[in-house]
Amino acid sequence: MSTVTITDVAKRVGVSVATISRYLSGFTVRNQEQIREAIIELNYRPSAAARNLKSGRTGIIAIVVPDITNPFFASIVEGAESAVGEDRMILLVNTGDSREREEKALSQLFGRVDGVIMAPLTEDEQGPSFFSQFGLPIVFVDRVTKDGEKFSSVLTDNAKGAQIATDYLISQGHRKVAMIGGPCSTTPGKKRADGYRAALTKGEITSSDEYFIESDFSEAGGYAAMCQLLEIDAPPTAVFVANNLMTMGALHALRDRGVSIPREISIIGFDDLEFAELINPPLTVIARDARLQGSQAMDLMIKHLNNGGATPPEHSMVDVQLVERGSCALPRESQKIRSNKIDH
Amino acid sequence: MSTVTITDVAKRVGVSVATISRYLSGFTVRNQEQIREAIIELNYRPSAAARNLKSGRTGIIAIVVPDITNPFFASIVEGAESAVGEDRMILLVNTGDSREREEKALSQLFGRVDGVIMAPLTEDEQGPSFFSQFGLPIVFVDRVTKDGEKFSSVLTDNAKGAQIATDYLISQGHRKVAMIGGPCSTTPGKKRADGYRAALTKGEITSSDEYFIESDFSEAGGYAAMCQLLEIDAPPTAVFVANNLMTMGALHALRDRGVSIPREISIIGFDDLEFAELINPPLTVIARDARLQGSQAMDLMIKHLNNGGATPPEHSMVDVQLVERGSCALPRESQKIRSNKIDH
DNA sequence: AGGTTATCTGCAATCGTTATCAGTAACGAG
DNA sequence: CTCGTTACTGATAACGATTGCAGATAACCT
Repeated sequence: MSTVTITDVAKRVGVSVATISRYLSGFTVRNQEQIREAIIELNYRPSAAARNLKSGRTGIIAIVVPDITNPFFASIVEGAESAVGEDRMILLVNTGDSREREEKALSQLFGRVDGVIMAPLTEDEQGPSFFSQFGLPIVFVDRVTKDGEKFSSVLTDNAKGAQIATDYLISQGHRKVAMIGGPCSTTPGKKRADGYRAALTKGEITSSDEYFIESDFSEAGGYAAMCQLLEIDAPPTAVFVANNLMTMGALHALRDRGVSIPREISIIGFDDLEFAELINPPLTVIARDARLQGSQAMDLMIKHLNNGGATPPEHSMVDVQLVERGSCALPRESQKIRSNKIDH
Repeated sequence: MSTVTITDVAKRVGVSVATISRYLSGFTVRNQEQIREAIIELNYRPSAAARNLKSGRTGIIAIVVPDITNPFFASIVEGAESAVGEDRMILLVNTGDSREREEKALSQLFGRVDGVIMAPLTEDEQGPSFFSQFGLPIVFVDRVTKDGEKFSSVLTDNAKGAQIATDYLISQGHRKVAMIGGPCSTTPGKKRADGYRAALTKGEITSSDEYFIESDFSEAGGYAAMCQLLEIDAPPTAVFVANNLMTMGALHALRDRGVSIPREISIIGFDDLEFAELINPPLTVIARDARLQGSQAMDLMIKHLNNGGATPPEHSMVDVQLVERGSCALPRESQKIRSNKIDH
């Protein structure tokens, strides 16, 4: 009923509270056995709040993501969870893509957690140095902010991934290669657009502005973007979609319009999906290890914390890789030309 | 640098700490304006730890799930997050289906959080009344433990859902209806098996034991179970798969073996999947609102907390519904018979 | 035996906040 | 002029643990 404190245990055993405290901290004290028993009998649990107050640390690490239902972020969280260790726990904040919630949550976090692992919403945060003056260790994952170099980060090689994807489409003979991108205010949004453009330049393709659509990383956004692409006079023969949710939206759009993949249009996504093999045709994607990103971020944080916050920022980069399945093929024109040749 | 406390603010303004405290609690005090300014200038943030120590509450609610990468639990968490309100936060614990981690986490939670929303691993927990003596408000979601009636819960009508699914298959003419179930030590695992059996009985089908496989709610488990079903001498013509992950595994297995859905076998899953419409054929499922379950659980918890923990346990049930898509059809035999008739 | 460690002990201060309590000033009513 | 009411204020004691300090005990050596 009433909360049992360290004093109760001390009284029970007949020693001072200091002794109990020391026992709990692992020192060797005299009546170890009786103390252990008393703790169990009384069902004593040290008060986390009191400990925090004295020690200044909470044993909790926050992880802030825009959307936990996005499998990519769920995997990041899981990876972080797996690396958190025995004596720490994770506080999850889901900002729901709302800047307001992100800001509020961050201010609430202060004093409650020892550090923050976060995927910020956008690169240009409120103040010039909002995070710098935040006063808590931060590790950025997947995305950084403007002054992100000051903090550790675990990113993916977004530009490389986008370039590989676009190269791949071009190498199959596509010239009308479109991209459905994320917000260019975010790290992945910007870098993936860069990679796409670099590949086009390398392939000596003068890209039409119509072929690049800046969307919002959401399924609805992907749907709308794909619809928009299909209405262009000379619609693209291949599309690189810059994240998993938008890919799902794009696939829905194509399905609704009865457009056949890859016969009429080739699709390559960024981020693997668990069901990528199950859809028809199986989806070709740029994949990376989100779980690894999460665990690396946590490792960095723990290292920093254990060093008393005296480590310089470290930047880690997770590799990407092309997973060829069945959603990309020769462009329709080439197919026609070929069949024409055969006909003759 | 150094932490700024309420005392610093008090000194700055020239009032006592009590006044600052009152200001922070929303009382009207004399030098409101100067206090506000001082707080901003000094960048003062009240210490959560000290507050916890005094008030005994943390403003944090834990949510404990077996696997955050399971979209169902991700949605539950998101739902809970959405209902948590301004002045509270969520602490996420991912037990990774490990009883050990669940137990350890729970004990660590004490004193750190005001309440726990949880989906327990199994119904038969360690002690006879482990949760009863836990000392923290609990709301069970999706699953309960043995002494679950003592706590609030938000469940789905698992038996009904399973029965609808099985009825549906039977109504299409299937007699050899198998089920890939979850562990019967869990609430959903048991109830869904009950519903399946009830439907068979109602349909006057004597079920073969071979047709019911108790698996583990994992994708690998679903894969293995489906393989096992396919190797039976008289393989089922229809399978009800009791959760989303196992459904994915089962679909993978069928794909790998080249079994065609629904021509050779009909499949119905429990829990909708975001990509259910994208696969070929689109997957027929029993759907329910996981997000709603999460938010209801949070509502129950907050209600309980705001009433000073004096509310009796409430039990809420979220409805299920059949979503017909394309993965179920007449059994193969019927198809053959029909075509035979036509031939004659 | 006397001295020197080594080891353990209890006391009490401390962490930052809130709740209690007694107190003061202003004001109007009688 | 006194009294009661209203509306605030400051000092101080908690909340439950940790830790520096000084004292106590035992062990060990010469």
